[in-house]
Amino acid sequence: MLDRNLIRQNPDLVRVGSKRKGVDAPVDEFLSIDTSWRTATHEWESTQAEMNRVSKSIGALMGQGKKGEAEEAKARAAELKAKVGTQEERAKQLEAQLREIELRFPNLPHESVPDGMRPEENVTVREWGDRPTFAEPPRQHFDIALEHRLIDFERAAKISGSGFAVYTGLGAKLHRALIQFMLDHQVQVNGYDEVYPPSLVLSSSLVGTGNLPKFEEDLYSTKDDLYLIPTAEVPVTNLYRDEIFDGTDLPIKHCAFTPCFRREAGAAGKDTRGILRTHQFEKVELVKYVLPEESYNELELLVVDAESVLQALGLHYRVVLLCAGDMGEKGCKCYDLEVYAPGEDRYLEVSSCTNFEAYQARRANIRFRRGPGEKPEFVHVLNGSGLAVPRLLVALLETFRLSDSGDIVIPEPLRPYMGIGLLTRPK
RNA sequence: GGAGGGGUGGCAGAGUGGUCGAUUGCGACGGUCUUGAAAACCGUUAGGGGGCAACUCCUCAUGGGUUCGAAUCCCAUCCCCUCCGCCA
Repeated sequence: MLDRNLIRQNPDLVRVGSKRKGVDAPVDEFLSIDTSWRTATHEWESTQAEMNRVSKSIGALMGQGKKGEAEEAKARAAELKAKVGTQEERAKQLEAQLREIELRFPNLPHESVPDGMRPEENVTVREWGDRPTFAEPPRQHFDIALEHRLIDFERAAKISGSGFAVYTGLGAKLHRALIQFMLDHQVQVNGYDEVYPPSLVLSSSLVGTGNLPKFEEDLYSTKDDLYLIPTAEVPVTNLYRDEIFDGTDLPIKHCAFTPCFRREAGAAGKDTRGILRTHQFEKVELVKYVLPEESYNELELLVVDAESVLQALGLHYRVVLLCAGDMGEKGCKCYDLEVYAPGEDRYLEVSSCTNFEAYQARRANIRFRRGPGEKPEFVHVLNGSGLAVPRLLVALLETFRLSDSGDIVIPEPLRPYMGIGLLTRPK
């Protein structure tokens, strides 16, 4: 959702920004309905004001015992009531139209975001580390996982169907170690406050983050009005729905570990082997609520916080600034972190760090006050993964498997959690 | 699951059909007094929509209804608390 005043006062800005995202925003339609709605609302409220006045006078007249006059006023009020009814209906209908139109507006890309529609037009802003080299062609993660008995794909399919993994033995432990390490790292090194939210949320929470009504087919639902979360962004962003922060408390930074559930309805046949794309995966998420004037600076810091995990693990990666047409509808500016997976010989997205500005805050009604007596303003909300576990695991297995022995070296920061420094290949 | 009780402003807590968007207390903010502070005293203090503005409309959990008029009456839904049962 955009600020209505922005569309009214600066329609061209909205047209141009939307076009950069490849969306033909209904600006003219909005402006026309908006004008009608405001006129209708004004008429409706005027009649209502008169009715309220008459109603109030009845009470006074009754009090003074002027029964006759009170009866006259009652008749007058009844007339006005009928008028209010039709005017209200028209105003409400126009407002509903306006809301429907409003939801078709994408968030506008920031000026620093490059033009483009396709992934190839994204811009790599920096790389870290070197591509690892191997004596023999590096193996792919599902082979390594089988070799070390870290993941049982067959039994996963038996119990849950395709697109799931059962982590076994040291695989399960490594999975858990990554989560523990990332949480501790974000809390202790980067100063995030940990929360553990529910994995089932009401539909109203999904509307707050913009997943509903548009992306219903991506979500798992239940018989109740509860949905499985596609990302911790949903419960964590909604923590403060309808609340007003004290401006001096900002920024507020949360990290959260949750499982994430996605139907991947549009991705059938893509990345079907292994754990590159599964219906359930685990992730540590970072969410920040910040002052509007700080949000772009905070975005850079968010990226650095997410990157620091990859650096600590010693994994080669790149930071990609997404072009306007590839970042999705909700964001203003988005950096992807892509870790290099040698066996796949490609870069895997393990984090999307996005500044939504006030887009989500407006939908979820999350505000702050600069000082006593000041009007509440919408906060800017940012989030990014820090990081997604399965793809990180892929990069880790493929990067640290020694060609000669087949053993896997555990990166130093994970050793306290694993209790060992090397996964030796079972015979 | 059964039986009761309840959801009002930052918090506490009045208000059972008519100047109630709401008495009061606490907190917060501003001021007087003071060298400074405390105390005392005075004042301010919900959110949102529309309008350049005057102003106006909506909101007392949510959605309907009754009425000229609803925080107040009726219906439904949600949430919270207490007791009993059940399960950990």
